Amino acid sequence: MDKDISQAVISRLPRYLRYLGELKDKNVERISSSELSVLMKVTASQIRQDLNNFGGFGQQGYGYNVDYLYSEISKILGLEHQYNFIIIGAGNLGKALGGYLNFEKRGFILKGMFDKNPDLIGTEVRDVKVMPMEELPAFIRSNDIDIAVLTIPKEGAVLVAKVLVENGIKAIWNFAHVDLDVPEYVQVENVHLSDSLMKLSYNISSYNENNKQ
Amino acid sequence: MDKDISQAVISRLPRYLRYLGELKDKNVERISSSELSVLMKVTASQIRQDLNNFGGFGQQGYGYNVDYLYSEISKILGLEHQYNFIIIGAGNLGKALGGYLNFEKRGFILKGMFDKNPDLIGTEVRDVKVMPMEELPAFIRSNDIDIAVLTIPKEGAVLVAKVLVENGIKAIWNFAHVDLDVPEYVQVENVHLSDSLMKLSYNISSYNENNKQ
DNA sequence: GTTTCATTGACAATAATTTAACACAAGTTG
DNA sequence: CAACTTGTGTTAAATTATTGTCAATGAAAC
Repeated sequence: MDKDISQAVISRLPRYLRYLGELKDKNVERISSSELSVLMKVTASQIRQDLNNFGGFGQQGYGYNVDYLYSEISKILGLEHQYNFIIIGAGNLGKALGGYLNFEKRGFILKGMFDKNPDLIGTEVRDVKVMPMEELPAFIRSNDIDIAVLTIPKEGAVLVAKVLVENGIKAIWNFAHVDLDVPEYVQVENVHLSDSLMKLSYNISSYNENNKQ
Repeated sequence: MDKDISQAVISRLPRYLRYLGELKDKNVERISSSELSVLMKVTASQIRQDLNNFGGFGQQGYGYNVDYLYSEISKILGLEHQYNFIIIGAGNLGKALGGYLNFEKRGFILKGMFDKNPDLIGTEVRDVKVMPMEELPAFIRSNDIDIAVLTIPKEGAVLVAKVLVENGIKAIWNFAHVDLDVPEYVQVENVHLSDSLMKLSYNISSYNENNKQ
């Protein structure tokens, strides 16, 4: 029954969490919105407003308790759950994501990897074997998989996404350079790397344009 | 002398380019904002407004010429330049980005890779050898490097960024999970993968919250 | 040519987001 | 324990982004 929180706010939460984590590591006990605003280079107002979307975590005259706020934001982001995930596409990108241990710390458990390339099948990332695509549907059904990570070229992505959805996947982290068309109940988070690179390219040119003499 | 274009607009340009590229491949000659709006699931108004930030590329009663619009957006994004880039961090992620051939098609030329791990030094990605970090400063200076891609853990990233900037790098594509503090003339584009994953996590939990019975 | 039709570019209206302002509860100090 | 300070939570204002509308204009039809 939460009222809708804008994606702009959601996008900022992980960054708050990151800074709070660093403060925790430094054994900082409390912090005010204005101190945090200096650290993070945002307005104190925005911090307060963002947090108040989810309830009051601070105390007048005291500020925010770092540990408490950290754990509340974790909860908001759903990081207290465990999620089982699989990776489709065992190329370098798939392997990089599969090998990234910090995901496990956050409760994202790699259960399987899949690829259509016979040379990759049987190879391992950590203790997880790469399986052939034929085994994908059965694997999803019998291993309680929550998230599928798509690290394959765009040509195959649309079809694979269809298979994923048919077999009950509810969330896709999509690195394929194509917009997936899935039912509304399936959550998709796109990471379009070349879009990001083009943005950088724009900012380089635009800076040069505005600063040439 | 361009007036400032908002990052929201810039972020949408690569997506326009992608759809226009697909239309080009299908030999579509012209398209109206309303046709494109259906394809892309945005409003026609937004398309026209976005494009008009940069000038009038269409024609009343005709629409937009696909080839022309494609090339104009390419120019806006600075994709008619060539950029030389290097990758710092030759792990799986670095190798994945280094091996991604589409970047080269867009004018991003991989000139070198660097890592501090002796086991990786000398290995190759395409025809580019991984070099030790000691050679980084001299290499940047003598090879006209525009962009550095940071695919190393956050611990080393801040220091490496400092070295990059000192040696003349003007743009950083940052995959390290930390905010870099660089002079304003250095363009930084962040790709924080775990932030993206947390956003997905939020959307899963939030969907479940709102739809449980 | 002239008329009709399609569709842009411009702008006004609306919506969303961010920043500022401030009342007041909670802490602190002498 | 009274006066003072801090800093949240909240409401209001400002800014920014998105959408809807329409006159102007060029393309197509005849």
